[in-house]
Amino acid sequence: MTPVQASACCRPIDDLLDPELFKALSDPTRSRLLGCLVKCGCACTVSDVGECCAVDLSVVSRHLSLLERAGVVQSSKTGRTVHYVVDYAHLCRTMRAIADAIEQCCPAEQLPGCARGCCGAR
Amino acid sequence: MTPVQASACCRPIDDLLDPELFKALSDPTRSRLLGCLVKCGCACTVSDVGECCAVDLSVVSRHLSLLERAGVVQSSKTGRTVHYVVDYAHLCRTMRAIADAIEQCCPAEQLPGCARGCCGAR
DNA sequence: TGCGTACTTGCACCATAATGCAAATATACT
DNA sequence: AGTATATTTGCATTATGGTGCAAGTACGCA
Repeated sequence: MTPVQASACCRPIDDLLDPELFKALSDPTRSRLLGCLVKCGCACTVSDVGECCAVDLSVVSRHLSLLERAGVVQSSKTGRTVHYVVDYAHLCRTMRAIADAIEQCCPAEQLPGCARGCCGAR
Repeated sequence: MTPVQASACCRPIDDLLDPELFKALSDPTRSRLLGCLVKCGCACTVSDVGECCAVDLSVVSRHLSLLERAGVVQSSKTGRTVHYVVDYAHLCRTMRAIADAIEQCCPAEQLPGCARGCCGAR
């Protein structure tokens, strides 16, 4: 593998393994809120989503806005209510991109002795 | 959508949105260590992986064992050295499974008025 | 048996983040 | 204008987690 090839196949990894996205999904309460939102399959208000968790509404509000900053959900305000929707397309695209990048960077068979040294890692 | 269909398409979501996995990927140092391991493309010792980060070796050790508990990497001990490898297959499978589950649970078009009520979630 | 290497664990410290309550903001309704 | 509802923000508290150092363990080697 030439340096050019290596750089082409491995560069995306660092961008895709974005800690911010995973951090957004790493909290149990947020995970539950997101699951609720996913299963609902439509735009839900903050209060609606809050019903699936035994936490204060202010906590729900903060979690949802954090999920939005991470690009997992989108919000739209109509009047005094805020509706949240899962950004399905973005989420699916990202998950698949990670899988693709890892596969492209790392073939199924392990090379012996770290002979590859892709991207100058190591 | 019948309850049976809903339950079939949505049940996997809760399991797949496992906070433990995402927590493992949510720390910048761990992300970097994993990226290093991915790009290396072969089994690396703890010391080797540690060279890509300016943290104490004990920190590297802890991070790698955490990644292993999360199912992201696998370790094998030979003598006094421990080799870590990325569990590419598992990682890719999980990422794609999440994308698949979300897509199956939630069609591209939003249903109006929360008429769906999939899985009893609001 | 003694020493060096590879890694792990205990511990203390510090930073970050989750939470609930109360207050503030924004908007609708009368 | 005044009141009720939906959400957000400030603040204090608490919990969680990352880090380094030092000590401990496990193993290889002479």
